[in-house]
Amino acid sequence: MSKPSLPQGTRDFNAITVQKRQYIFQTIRSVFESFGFTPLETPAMENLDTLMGKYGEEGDKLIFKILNNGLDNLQKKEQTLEGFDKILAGKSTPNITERALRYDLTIPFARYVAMNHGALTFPFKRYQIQPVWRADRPQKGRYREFYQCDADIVGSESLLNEVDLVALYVTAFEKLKLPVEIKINNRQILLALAEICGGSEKLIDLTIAIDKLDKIGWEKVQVELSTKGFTPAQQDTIQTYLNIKGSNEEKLKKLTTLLGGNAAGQTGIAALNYVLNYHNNTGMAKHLVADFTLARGLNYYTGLIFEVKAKDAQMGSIGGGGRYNDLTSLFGVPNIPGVGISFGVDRIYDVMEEKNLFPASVEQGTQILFFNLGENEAMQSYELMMALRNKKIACEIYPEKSKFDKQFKYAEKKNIPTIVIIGSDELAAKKCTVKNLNSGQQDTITFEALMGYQF
RNA sequence: GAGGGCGUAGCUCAGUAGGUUAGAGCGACAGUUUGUGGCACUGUAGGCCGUGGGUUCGAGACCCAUCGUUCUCCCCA
Repeated sequence: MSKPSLPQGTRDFNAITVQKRQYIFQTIRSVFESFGFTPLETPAMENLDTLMGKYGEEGDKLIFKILNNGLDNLQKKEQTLEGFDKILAGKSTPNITERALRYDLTIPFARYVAMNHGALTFPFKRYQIQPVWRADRPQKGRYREFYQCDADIVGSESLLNEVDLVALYVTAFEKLKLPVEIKINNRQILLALAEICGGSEKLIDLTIAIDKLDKIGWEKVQVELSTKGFTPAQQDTIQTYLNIKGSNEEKLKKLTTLLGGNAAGQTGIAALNYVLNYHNNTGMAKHLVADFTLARGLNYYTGLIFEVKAKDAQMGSIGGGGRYNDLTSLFGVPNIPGVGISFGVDRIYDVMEEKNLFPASVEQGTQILFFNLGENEAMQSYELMMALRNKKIACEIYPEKSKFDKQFKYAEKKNIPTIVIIGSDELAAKKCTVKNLNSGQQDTITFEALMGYQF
């Protein structure tokens, strides 16, 4: 047996880490619920064809596929070999794999809505907090198993939903005390740009190229545009588009001059204006940044799109989302528009850890340790301990009768602030000694007094 | 999918131009009058130097392969 190890890109979480993660989950969950979302859970695995083709070509490659059981059945040997030939040719086949691990929460949600649309009350608002898996190469801030926290609204086209989701982001990150910038753009604006630069079929090439502006700079983007067949004149237009700077208002003004003549451009700009103006009134606009280079990879977005970045942190986006106008039609149920956002808990954790943003209170464990100084003494301690537990005070008793030294050190290691000592003297006097390990102060008090003691 | 860095004790790392029995700090455990911890002191345990080949009289050091890990690109949360 070799040394035990973990699959690439996965992690164990120790006590403190879990407590900190729970703090993030609980914060986000409480915000979801206060905004009127109700929970949903879906299976870890989906049918492969539910997922394939929904995340683009790159996405398909990153889906973890589950090998079918029974491939060793010799009676099906021909079928299996045929299947492997297809796999070698880069295609998947139900002969080899027909299930896959969840890649995100949005598509399983769309599948759920498509299956249950008759029973749901629209607009339907659900939140979902579950792990997803991607066969990505792990690196900083990138894992193969990670959690997403999604909130989606389907069955409503109103921009008030987008407004509300922005408010949800702002509320959640304010509660976490994590300063963020919410980038906002509209696919319609990108579409408009594509239309005036060669046609809507160029949309994907265009967005992929301009999405890289931050990383590789304009000159390399220009090279990429050339290879994709954009004319010099079109490239100039794109450069003008990318050079739009200033406050959100100024940017939108400049953008209107450039794209206002295009129908998609008009609706795109109007939607952006609507959300920004709305949040001028709520005071949340200061967190919003109109960013026309924001594209987002997922093909199914059609309207406003969001991406959240932590301020002053070397980390990719910690959240994202947008409007998709017809996701359930992929599953045969048309005309259910939706909009949703996602929180990336693992990255939020990494940033908060780096910036030391977890409150000390999340690490609180046992509050009181009862010393074990003998069978009868322990029995008395146990009775008192159970009474305190009923008062919601976290207590434990040292399971073995051992030296003071050892029990003290146990309390220190576990960061337990208070100890209660019942030895033969105390037992005889029906009293106990309470000691605060931080101050070193100790009192000998009656059992009744212990029940009302301020720890 | 492409390319770099790194694998030595539980953890963080030393290990000099290849040379005898592999080192430190922290941690763990035990002890320094078994009813008062944190400090200090003493001691103990713990490593086929990631794995497999090769070069050499001799490899933890060099070469090749492999696995793991980490980072960048791609893409994404």
